[in-house]
This record gives sequence, C-alpha cells and structure tokens, in this order.
Amino acid sequence: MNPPSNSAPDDEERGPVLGWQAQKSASTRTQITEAAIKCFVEYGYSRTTTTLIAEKAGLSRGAMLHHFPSRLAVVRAAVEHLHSKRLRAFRKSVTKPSSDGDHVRQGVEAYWSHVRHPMFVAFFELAVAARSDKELASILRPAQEAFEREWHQAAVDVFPEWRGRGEKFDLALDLSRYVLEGMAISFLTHKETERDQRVLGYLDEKIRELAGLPKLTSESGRK
Amino acid sequence: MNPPSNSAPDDEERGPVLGWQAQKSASTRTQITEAAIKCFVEYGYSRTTTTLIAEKAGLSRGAMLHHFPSRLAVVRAAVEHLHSKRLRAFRKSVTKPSSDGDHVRQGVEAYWSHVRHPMFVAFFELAVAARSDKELASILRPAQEAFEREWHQAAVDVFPEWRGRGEKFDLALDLSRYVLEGMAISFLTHKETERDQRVLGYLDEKIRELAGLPKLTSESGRK
DNA sequence: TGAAAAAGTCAAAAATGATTGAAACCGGCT
DNA sequence: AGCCGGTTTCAATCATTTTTGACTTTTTCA
Repeated sequence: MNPPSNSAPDDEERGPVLGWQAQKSASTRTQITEAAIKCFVEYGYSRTTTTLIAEKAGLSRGAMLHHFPSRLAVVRAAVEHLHSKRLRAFRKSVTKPSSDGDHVRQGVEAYWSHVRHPMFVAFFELAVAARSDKELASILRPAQEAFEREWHQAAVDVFPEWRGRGEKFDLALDLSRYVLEGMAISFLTHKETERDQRVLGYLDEKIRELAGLPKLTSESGRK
Repeated sequence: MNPPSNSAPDDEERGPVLGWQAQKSASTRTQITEAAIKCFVEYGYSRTTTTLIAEKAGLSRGAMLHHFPSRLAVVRAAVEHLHSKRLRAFRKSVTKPSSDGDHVRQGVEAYWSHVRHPMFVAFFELAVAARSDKELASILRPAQEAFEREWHQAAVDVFPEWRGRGEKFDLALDLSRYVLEGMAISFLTHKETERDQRVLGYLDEKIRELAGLPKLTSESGRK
C-alpha cells in the first residue's frame, strides 16, 4: 500500500501529531464503518453481515475482524461515525447563509434535504432495528438524543426573533419534524408526486403563520 | 385437541360449508399467522424465525412446516391475514357513527388510533424490511396499495360535502397521513408528551380550515 | 382402516468469532 | 547503509452456532 498518499474517503479527524504511517491506516477503520453504513442503506440492518461489510470495504473478513473484533463493534463505530457525519452535514446546511433571507424556507429546505439523504436512511434502519434490539438501542440512544438537542438548538438559532413565544414555536418544530420525516419515510417505498410539493409549500405557509411573519405573496411554486 | 370449540383467536373467514372438522383445523393456520404477526411486533421482521413462530403459536416446528412449507409461505399468509384484519378494523372505526357529528375529529382520531395499534407496527416492520427485500416487497405491495385505496375512499365517504374541491382535499389527506404516521413512527422509539396533543389539535384545526368548516370554539383540550 | 395433523430427526447452508500465519513497517543498532 | 526484533496490518482457515427445509414417524379423528 501507500500510506502517505492515501486514497481513502476524505473524512477522518486529522490528529495534529499522528505521525506513524501505521496509525494513519486508521483510515481503514473509517473505510470499514463507511462500508457498513452503505450496507445498512443497501441491504438493511439485519442483512448487513460481516462478510458483506468486508466485501464492500475491499478487505478480507479476517482483516476487518482485526480492527473490530466483533460485528457489534463495527456497528458501534458505524453509529458513532454516522452520527458525527450527520451532525456536521446538518450544521453546515443550517448555517449556510440563506440565499434570500427567507429563514422559514431555508430551515424547511435544509431538513427536507437532510431526511432525503442516504445518511437518514441508514439512521432510520438502525432506529427501526433498535426497536426490538435493546443492545442496539443502548448504542443508538445517545447519538439520537444528541442529534435532537442539536436540531432544537439549530431551530432556536435560525429564528432568534421567536424567543419567548414557546408554545407556538414548539408546535411549529414538532409539526415540521413529523411532516418531513413522515414524508421521507413514505418516500422510501412510494415515489414522490407533485402533490407532495404542495405539502411542503403548505408547511412553509403554516410555519410563517405560527411565527407571525407576513405571507409570501406569489411564490406558490417551490423548485 | 378439540376441533369443535376452538380456542383460537376470533377471525377466519367462516366458509359456509366447510364441514370436516379436519378442515376446521385450518384455524391452526390462523394461529400460526397471528403468531407470526406478534413476532414481527415483538422481535422485528428479520429476527422472526420459523422456530420462534412455531413456539409462539404453541406448535412444533415440524407441525408448522406441514401447513406452510417454507418461511416465506408463512410470511405470505401473515401479510394477507394482517391486511384483511387491518382493513376490517379501519373500516369499522371509520364507519362508526361519530359521537358528536364532528367528522374531522372522528377521522383524525380513527387514523390516529389505527397507527398506534400493534397491527400498524407489524405492517411497518414489513414495509421497512421490504425496502431492501424485493421478494417481500412484491408480496407486500398489493396489500399496501389496496389499503391506500381504501383509505382514500374512506376519506371521500367521511367528507361527502368536499366533492369537487380536489386540491385542498388531497392536501388535507396528505398532511394528515404524514403527520399521523410521522408521529406514530416517532413514538415507536420516543415517548409521547403533552406537546403532541397540541399537534393533533392543530391538525384538526387546519383540516377544518381547508374544508371551509367553522372553527371549533372552546375545545382546545383533546382527551 | 386410512388420511390428515402433529411431532421429531437430519443434513445443508450461512454467519460468527477465534486462531494461526504471512507481509509490511517502525525503531534501533552495528 | 544494512540487518534485526517487535509491532501492526492483512489474510486464511477452523469450529461453533443458528436457521432452514426435507424427511420420517407418531397421533388423532372421521
């Protein structure tokens, strides 16, 4: 292999002084966890076997079991990796300066594209499996709670003027979450239609209403 | 056993002339399918093994494989059984005369309690598994489509006065479906709070708005 | 008695984790 | 520079467990 120029996927916390080339090969670990996440999306949680992960990561199974001694260890690492990745992507899409100053639309759009991303599918697979797998649930819960805290905080940041009107604010948040996630989950098995664009537009409108913002005039058509 | 007085759960289409007691023991089949459904809810789809189903049904595995030669055959029967049961329960809850003539609330309440029923959990498990299991998907699709047709028809029946205002009608339907299912799915892993009652109340209100019905005066508190 | 239901037995396949072995790389040393 | 001990990555093999479905045997009624 060529430890210096590594062809592994981009992300991995570049430890400041992580000298050894050997240690650099911790990128193999991220390769494995990313392969696991891909498998969750492609085959579902339960059908993601160690064989499959190793295959998708381009390693022998034995090599993988060197890095992660058991299947659960891989899952644990994958959950962690997925969580931080998801959080980073979400933060980025939220803090991106809105093109037209329309906070509502930007917020809805941000979460809407988030729940349509494969990472959400992977997390969803894990969440469903965790419903009847207490061990997985205990692994997943911290990440899930952390993400939800972050989600709420992001909402507060996006709508600073909303401070104090707690009840309507929470309502708008809950509504958005349920509608967008409900739609996204529905789209896992159904295909999107033009009717769904109307739902998104309606959601925008109602959030504006709850926030006490003026109606948008003639902008019925979302992209 | 006692073929005449059978302690099996209630439902099974009572064929008019299904004389043989032997054939009556087709109730064993429903016992098996119901056990399978219970397993989906309790253990999830993938962990529902034939051993587990037989165990829950109170049969030996060999006996079960006499009725259903393969695991998939059980699943097929379970899907069919679940679908008809689900459909029946839904029809019943919708056609039940509304206590106070409030169609909107009755409709929302009907679907809300439906998606909180274990049957919905079972169907949900199947739907998620079907996402990455084409064989299961082909089994599930007809039932799913049939149920959705029925759902739409029920909505039309409940709101006969809404005929013609198609766009807002569809919007109200989509919104309700996404919100209620999104909430129900969220509750599979989270616990319900008082905030969620507000979402339900808000949904009621918005449907009334879309239908052009008068606002309910002082009935903010749902049961 | 005889046909169907129920039970029990068996082998094949798949997945897991443990063990063993090979190859590359590090530092240090003469 | 070049060799050596030790470590780390990677590969391969093995035994065990689980699940499945085919098969055979026993029981139960009409």
